[in-house]
Amino acid sequence: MTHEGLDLAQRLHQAGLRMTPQRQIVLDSLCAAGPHATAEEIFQRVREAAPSVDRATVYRTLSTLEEIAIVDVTRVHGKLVYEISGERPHHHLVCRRCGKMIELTHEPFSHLYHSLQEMTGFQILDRHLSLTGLCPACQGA
Amino acid sequence: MTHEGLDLAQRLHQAGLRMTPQRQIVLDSLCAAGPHATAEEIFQRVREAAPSVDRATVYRTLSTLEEIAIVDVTRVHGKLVYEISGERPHHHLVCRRCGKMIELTHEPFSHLYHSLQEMTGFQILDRHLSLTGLCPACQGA
DNA sequence: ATTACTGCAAAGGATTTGCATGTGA
DNA sequence: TCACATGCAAATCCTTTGCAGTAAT
Repeated sequence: MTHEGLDLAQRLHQAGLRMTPQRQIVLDSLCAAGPHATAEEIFQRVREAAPSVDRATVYRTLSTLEEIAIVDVTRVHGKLVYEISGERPHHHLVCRRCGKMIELTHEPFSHLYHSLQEMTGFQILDRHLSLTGLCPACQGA
Repeated sequence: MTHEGLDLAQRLHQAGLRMTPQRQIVLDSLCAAGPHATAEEIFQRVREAAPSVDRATVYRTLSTLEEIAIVDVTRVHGKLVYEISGERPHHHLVCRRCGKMIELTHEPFSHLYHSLQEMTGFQILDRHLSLTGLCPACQGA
């Protein structure tokens, strides 16, 4: 499960931080939860594994992990969702009506990123965008 | 100021809603506030015009206007910002470090929207996206 | 020993809701 | 008239913070 355990522990260490049991559990829960878990969902998983871990610890850990770029944060439906940032960037389409969500590779976005970079000089860093609209089934309604 | 007044009143009416003085004031404040006003900023403007209007009314009005597509909501810096949705779509680039924000036309996005529509069948409705990255000045740092 | 990390409890900000009253069509 | 809107106050949701105790290096 935590084949990246050592790796992540090292990255924490490089940042002057410590690998604690709580952080390990949060990381495990983050992996187990998949790519769009809210803080609350992660907290529930953490609680299953270790009921004594406090919600505040989960929030603090997520925030810490974000700062050192181990996790990505995005907003979907107005809520913050977290995921391990290791893999290649990907994005989502969410249906405004039924909530259906589909995953997208980065490919269709890379052209946009490049043109924006050329046009503006900005280096675009978003690795996990969430666009909204109507899914095919909901376009009739 | 409210050259669109009648128009908007009609759209409210078509949705079975009423044009009230409060809603008119919120709409005026929305216009006056420009394209990236938070609910709180709008409330402050409303309060200047009519101190008796409650914060809850502003929130309810913004939500109502969003539902009937008179206003657009977006998240910038984690905060919800509102704007009249009348004009053509536009987007923003925000610097993660210094907060600098530049405006973008929809053009570079339309290609992406089209490919996504072809690939997925989703009709993408976002008229006001906010991408983040590093502005030229902050890329060195 | 030092410094970071944790749990607990409490605070905080933003947004929503219940309810009685007011008001536009 | 009468369903919709409003003001007020309280509630709720999500997240952060202060502090004293605990643990890692």
